[in-house]
Parts: sequence; C-alpha cells; structure tokens
Amino acid sequence: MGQPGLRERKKLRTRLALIDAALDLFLAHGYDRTTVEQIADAVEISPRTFFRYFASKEDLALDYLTEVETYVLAALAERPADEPPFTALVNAFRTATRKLAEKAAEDTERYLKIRKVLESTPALMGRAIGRSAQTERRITEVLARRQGTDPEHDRRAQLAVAFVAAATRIGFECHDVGTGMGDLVERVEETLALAEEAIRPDWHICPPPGALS
Amino acid sequence: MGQPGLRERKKLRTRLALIDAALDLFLAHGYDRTTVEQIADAVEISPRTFFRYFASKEDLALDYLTEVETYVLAALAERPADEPPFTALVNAFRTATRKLAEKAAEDTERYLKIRKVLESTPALMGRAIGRSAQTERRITEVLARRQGTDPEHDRRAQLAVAFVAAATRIGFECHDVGTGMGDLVERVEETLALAEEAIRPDWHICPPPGALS
DNA sequence: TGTGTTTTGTCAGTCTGTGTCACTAAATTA
DNA sequence: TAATTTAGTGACACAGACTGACAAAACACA
Repeated sequence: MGQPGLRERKKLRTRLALIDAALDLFLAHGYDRTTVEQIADAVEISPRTFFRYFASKEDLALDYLTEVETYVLAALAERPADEPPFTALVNAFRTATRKLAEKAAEDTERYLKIRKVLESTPALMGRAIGRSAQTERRITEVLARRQGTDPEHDRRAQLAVAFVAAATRIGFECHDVGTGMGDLVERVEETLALAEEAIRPDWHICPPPGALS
Repeated sequence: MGQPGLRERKKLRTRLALIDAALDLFLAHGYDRTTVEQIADAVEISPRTFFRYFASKEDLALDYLTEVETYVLAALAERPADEPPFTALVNAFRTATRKLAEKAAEDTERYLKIRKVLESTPALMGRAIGRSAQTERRITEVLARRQGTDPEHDRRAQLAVAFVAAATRIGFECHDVGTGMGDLVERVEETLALAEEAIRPDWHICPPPGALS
C-alpha cells in the first residue's frame, strides 16, 4: 500500500485535465460561452462524468480558490498562542499568501488563469467572494477557539477576521495578474500594513470594561 | 403627466405580486424546490413573462437587497464635506440602516422574508454577499471622489469602505430576524461602535509622510 | 373607432444538472 | 488463478432555468 492505487491516480489525472482544459477554453472563448459538453469532449469523457468530478461548472472554476483559502486556517493554527488576535490573523494571511506564491510553477499558472477568468467574468467574481465569506466563518471559529470565546457571538473576532480578509482581498485585487506571481506578495504585504496602520495597536487584546460583548 | 400612467402602475403591481408570491413559496417549500413556473402560476402570468420582470430567479430574491444598499450611496452624498472619511462612512451606513427600519410595514415585512429565505439557503446568501461587493465598489467611487483620489488606487478608501461594510454586515447577521425590525438598528449601531473603537481616531485623515499610496 | 405601441403568450430550443441502469475494469477474496 | 465485490463510466431520459422569434392581445391616443 505504498501507492495511492491505480484508480485514485487516474482520477486525479482526469480531474486536473478537466481543470486545465476548462481554463484554456474559458480564456479562449469566455466562461459563459464554454459548455460543459465542450470541456468533457476536450478530455474525452462523457458530460455525465464531468458532473461526477465537479458538482457544477462553477465548482470547477472556484474549487481551487477555496483550497488556497484553507492555507490561512493552517497558518493560523501555527501562530503562537500568546500573539494578539489581530496580529496573528495578519501573520496567518501573510504566510498563506507567501505559500501560494511559492507553489510549483504549474500550480501558480493554474491560479493565474483562474484569476484571469475571474476578471473577465464579474458574475463569477461575485460567486468567489460569496464563497470566501464561508471560509471567513471557519477562520472565525478557529480564532474564537483560540480566545476561548463563542464564534457566533464574539463580534470582535468576527470583525477582526472580516477586516484582515478584506485587506487581503484588496491586496490581491490590486495585483496585476499580467506580471505573474512576482508582485503578489508585496501588494498583499503593503495592504496588510495599511490595515495594521489603521487599527489601534491595543485593540482586541483586552476589551474595555463594560464594553458590548 | 401627474400619474405614472396606467401601464406603469400595472407593471409595478405585477412586479410586487411576483415578489410576494415568490417569497411565500420560498418560505413554504424552500428556494430550490420552488420553480419559476409555480411562481408564474401563482400570479397568473406565463413563465416567459416572469423573465421579462426579473432576469433570473435569483434576481427576484436579491434585487430588493441591492436597492437597500443604494441607500448608503444616498446617505453618503448627504454627509458634510469636512467630515473625515471613516466617520462619514459610518454615519452613512447608520443612516441607511435606520431608513430601512423605518420603512412602511409592508416593505419591512418583505425584507424580513428575504432574510429568512437567505438564512435557509446558504448558496443564496453567498450570492447576496457577492453582490454587495459590487455595491462596495460604487461606494468607494463616491468616497474617492469626495477625497479627490482615484478609486482604483486609493487603497485607504477601499479599506475604509470594506471595513465599514463588513461591520454593518456583521451587525445585520447578529440581528435575530424573528424579533422583527425592532433590534436591527441597535445591533448595527453596536457593531459600528465596535468598529470605530478598533480604528485609530486619526486614521485616513492625513496619510503619514512617505506612506504607501 | 381606428391606429400604432407595449406587453404578453406560445413555441421551440439550449444548457446545466440529476436519476437510473447496464457495462467494464480494478480491487478483493477464495 | 478464478470468483466475487466494488467503483467508475457511458448512454439515455428528464427536470428546470433561461432565450429568441413571432403572433396575439391590451392599451394609449388621436
């Protein structure tokens, strides 16, 4: 049992082939004007099988993004327990962004293609942002657990996550995809620095007495 | 031309009838299990005509929300020019929320129904958040014009809008729909106050020398 | 009342996504 | 190695969202 098994390997290959074929078709003809049938044909599988790999066409385009977002969860778990929450978040998003930029060329290329598709398909961009709100919830859970608070009611934690996530998103948005992954990390660092500048240094460490929970 | 004309009035009536019928069906059977045909039948129009009133089923469910968001644009335009940007934003979101809470009972009921549908349909909630990101862009444009900066590059403005919008969203989220519109304003006020508490009082008024643009 | 414009319905069609069933090939067991 | 179980696939049928084209109805106005 040293190998993942023949079946598993083939599945992974088909999955990647679908993503790559789809992204190229999206870039060539546009997301909306590319049909599932065309994608399936390019990989020589039946359209029915396409939906056994991805729940929807949208799913194919956005799944990789949520994967990236989970890096933040991993990075946050690594932060020392005594780090103030806002700082820990900023550092976690920083680390996750760096990790993305340092991936294999093949992976980053895939990522850049997705970004390009997103930029030329506003509706899809909206869906991506909607999804990342879901990830924010999970990040908030981890942060709240760290603080020993209830994620559903700790509004400071919710705010902190929303702030840092928004800053990171803005950093990504002002990164020019045309330049490859080169400037991405810098853009995000800059924007996170701006966010840190905006926040009171002592915020969230100890809630002022009598403050709203 | 004192009246909007018979035709216009009938169109408005049909539009509202569609929204109300749809919301009731959504609440009774769920958003996904309600078909456009059922909604059209309830109002006695053909399914084809439905799509002349709304671009999509999703559109029917979310259009009213974007309408609410535009209140912020109106409120921001009313803020005195010498108010610091972050304060102006907070006040604009405050005013917009109050305006929503003070609408006619019929309108607020519609709004509460939409909220309930959203809560029971995560996918739809995601779409709503994705759309509001679009509104954030428009708010940023107004704020940047106020400051005389370029909305595409003024990252402080982008951050400020994202922060205040996120705080407001969190305020809405922690408002219990079951209690009617009663506590909504308070919840949002509380959350915005928390956000103000988090931000340096002098932030964004005058960028520190040598800061990143 | 007649005429021109808007709105609506009908029909046919595309595309996404799902349920079902039979078939093949891998994995497991004897 | 042979028999058996299991997973992945293709083919077919179908529901539901949405669109384009054209004809019929409803309306506004002279």
